[in-house]
Amino acid sequence: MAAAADLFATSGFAGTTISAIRKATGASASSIYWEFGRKSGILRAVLEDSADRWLDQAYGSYRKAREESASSGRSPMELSFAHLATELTERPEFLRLLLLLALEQRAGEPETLEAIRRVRARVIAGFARVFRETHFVGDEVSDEMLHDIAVATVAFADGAFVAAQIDPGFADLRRLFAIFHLGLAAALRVEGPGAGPQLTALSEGGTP
Amino acid sequence: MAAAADLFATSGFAGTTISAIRKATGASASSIYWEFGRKSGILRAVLEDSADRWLDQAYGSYRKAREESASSGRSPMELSFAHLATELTERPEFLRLLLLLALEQRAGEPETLEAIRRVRARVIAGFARVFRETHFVGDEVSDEMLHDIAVATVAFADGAFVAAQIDPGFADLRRLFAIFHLGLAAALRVEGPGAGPQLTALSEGGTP
DNA sequence: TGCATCGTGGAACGATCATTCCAGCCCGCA
DNA sequence: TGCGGGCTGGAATGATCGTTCCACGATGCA
Repeated sequence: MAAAADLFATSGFAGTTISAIRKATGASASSIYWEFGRKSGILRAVLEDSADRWLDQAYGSYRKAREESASSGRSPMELSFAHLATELTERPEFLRLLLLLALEQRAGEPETLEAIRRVRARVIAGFARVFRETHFVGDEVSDEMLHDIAVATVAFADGAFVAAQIDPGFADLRRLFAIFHLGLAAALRVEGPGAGPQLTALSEGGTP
Repeated sequence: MAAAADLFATSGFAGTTISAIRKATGASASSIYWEFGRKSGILRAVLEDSADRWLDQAYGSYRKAREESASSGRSPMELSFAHLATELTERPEFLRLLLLLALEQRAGEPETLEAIRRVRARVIAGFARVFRETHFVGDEVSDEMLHDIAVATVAFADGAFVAAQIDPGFADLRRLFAIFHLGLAAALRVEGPGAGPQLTALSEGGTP
């Protein structure tokens, strides 16, 4: 199943053939169809399985970052970003799968996109919670603004990940995340309550 | 050819069939093969053509932003980001094509990835130049740091674009870009010369 | 040992894939 | 009017696609 995930993550849904999965796993076609019904069934199973695994892993490395933070003196968010960067560099399969499927319309079934949305929503909510827990954003920041910051963080993470996939030598994930962390911290420091009006004005009238 | 670009951008290379291109364009298979030689030749032609067109368009809308800025009083970068967001929302085909092909290994030929790298490098260099021209970043910012900021900007743009593709109702590009602009401006204001040491230390020892 | 049940290997299905072939069209030059 | 090269429509190529079928080994229960 990890092999199938790899194939989908590098070739997309249309580009992954049953015979390729056969070769990678050693299973025969009838076994695959007995288990998953049809090709999109394989994708669905792979997606659910690896999403659960990845979210668990990500949350685990966040808790580790909190512990390290207590002993090392570095901020929890800085360590969390570093861990996330390392994780995405060493095991890029899952996010690669997610983004590739997101861009590839007609990948499997309509519900594929829905599954991707669910994973993203959980990650965004997770970031928002972590930002508060670590007091990376203060209490004066509204929930709505916190949500926006989390969405922007996920967007940056996705984009930086793609950059690293396109040219690993050119874009280093750890460095990009560190820059983002510095910038975000600086922005939060300089804005604070004062930025509230700006952002809320944006949210009310800014999107024609 | 625009039709072929659309197909590649929504279905990927493997998912786009010659017969789909035939149906979309009305051309017959032999005409296509007379013109492009093989399937990857179509992709190459589409990529070159739409990249040129897109870069021209993007540069044009930047110049328009500069003009508007003089009369409206809003900053050129704010307007440029807004224009870029509008452009990407209304004509997402090109960036979609680029990102999808970037993630889809074995898309065409090895040189496909190289072409994508070239386009990205031009966009990053363009951002860096524009940041200076508009005095969005001051002269005290080193070239290296400017480059990093441009890379981060492109990464954010890509990620925000993907978010909008996944769920247009959930992530609005204009809003995300406006938030990024606010944050980046705030970060530059609070950092300035003082941030130099932080970032340069990062670039020397921060990437194990 | 007999039997039902679960899962597999391998061959086979029609559909569709990328690609080729060729007879003929259009059209500028004589 | 004749003619040669650029281009097209349509049929045909073998390969490969996703999927099905069926006979057969393993395995648990009586």
